[in-house]
Amino acid sequence: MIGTIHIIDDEDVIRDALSFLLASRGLSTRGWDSGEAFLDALPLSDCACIILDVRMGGLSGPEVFDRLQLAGVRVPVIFLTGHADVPVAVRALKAGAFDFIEKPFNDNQIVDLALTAIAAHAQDQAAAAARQSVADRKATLSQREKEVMALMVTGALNKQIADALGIALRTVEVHRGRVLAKMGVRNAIELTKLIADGQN
Amino acid sequence: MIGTIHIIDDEDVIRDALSFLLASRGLSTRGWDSGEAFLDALPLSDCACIILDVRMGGLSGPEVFDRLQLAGVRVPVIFLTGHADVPVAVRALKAGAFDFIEKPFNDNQIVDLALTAIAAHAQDQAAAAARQSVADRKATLSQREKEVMALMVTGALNKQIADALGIALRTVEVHRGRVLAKMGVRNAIELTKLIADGQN
DNA sequence: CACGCTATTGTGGAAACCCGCAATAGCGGC
DNA sequence: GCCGCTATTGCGGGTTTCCACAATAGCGTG
Repeated sequence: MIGTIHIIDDEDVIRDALSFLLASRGLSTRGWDSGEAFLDALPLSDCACIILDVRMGGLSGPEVFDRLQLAGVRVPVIFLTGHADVPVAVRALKAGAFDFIEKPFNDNQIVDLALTAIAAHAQDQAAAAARQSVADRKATLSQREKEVMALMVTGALNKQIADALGIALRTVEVHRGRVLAKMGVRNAIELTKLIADGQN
Repeated sequence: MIGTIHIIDDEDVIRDALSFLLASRGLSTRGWDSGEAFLDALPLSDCACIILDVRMGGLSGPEVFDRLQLAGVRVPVIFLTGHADVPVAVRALKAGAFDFIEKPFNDNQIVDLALTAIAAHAQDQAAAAARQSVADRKATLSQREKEVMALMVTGALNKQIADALGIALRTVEVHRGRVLAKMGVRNAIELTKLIADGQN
């Protein structure tokens, strides 16, 4: 199960052509005849990639894209346009679009693009899952434990942490042990790498 | 000294207009009438930003850009084009161009763009300098010290490092101390962050 | 108020870490 | 052969970490 490609275009011909093309290469697709329809259907758990027409009745492609960003949807978006419009393309790409191609499109090109987009999404998902896992474990920490952890990853000694927090050395040791246990790591170095990765 | 904006365009009018505009805002500029001339002049220590025309006699803008990438030049490039060409714009941006704008350009827009490009370059430079600094210090490590460091950042105990390398515990301790000293950090956690950052 | 949960602290000891002092050994260069 | 650099190891001792056992205190629930 690698996810579905959602095709948003108000022209039936384009949607059907794309669906047929991608389906013939073994990809799962689903069409939407307007940005509003797609946005209303969110959240979509199977969404691995979006092919989005720029010029549509109702919301335009870029407008849909903006709303996706605001909604926190992190899926590769391939824009499709029938009109040479460099500023729109530039703005879309700088805003994080996966690609921007002109109609008529080359069949193999768009299939390749969809495949690489799905691959990129899979990587994103894996990274997001890892981050989420870390965030989940972090959420099980008490306030004090978080404070101690924050100082641990700076390389501070237990004694320095104790002074900084105004608590006894022994207490820091207890918290430290609990932090390591809850975060599922063996030592402060693994913890540091776990937290540092999350920042990126 | 914030660096010079290099303007590469085979049309004197454009070069002069841009130079005048940017100079009037207090920016330092230098013009080149062909990609070849600019590439021949490399390396240029003052280069903070490049404004590059797409269509020129001789090497095209994208061709110049490719050679810059190959040469390892990491400077923001703002493409300038007189012809609406979406595929070229898309390719340039995906290859890492800073921006891609159409002529005739808006004066304030291009000044702002140049300023943000220079700011981005300054940040890149700072990050690159930091990475270089780490790399330099790393280069002063002996082979053994590098091996020990590699195991240190995994969170391994000295005893485990000793077993892995087939040397005595005391020897590991000596190497460990030297690694920390040469890398300019106080403990293994700071070292880990230093190395992990470098990877990104 | 008793009970459960968490935070806090102490004691004491095993294990690990850090480091100065000292010594042996190999290797390349003058 | 002497010198400089690196690798290696041992000894001794101070510092830090980790943890089991034990105890006190506050807070919310029933």
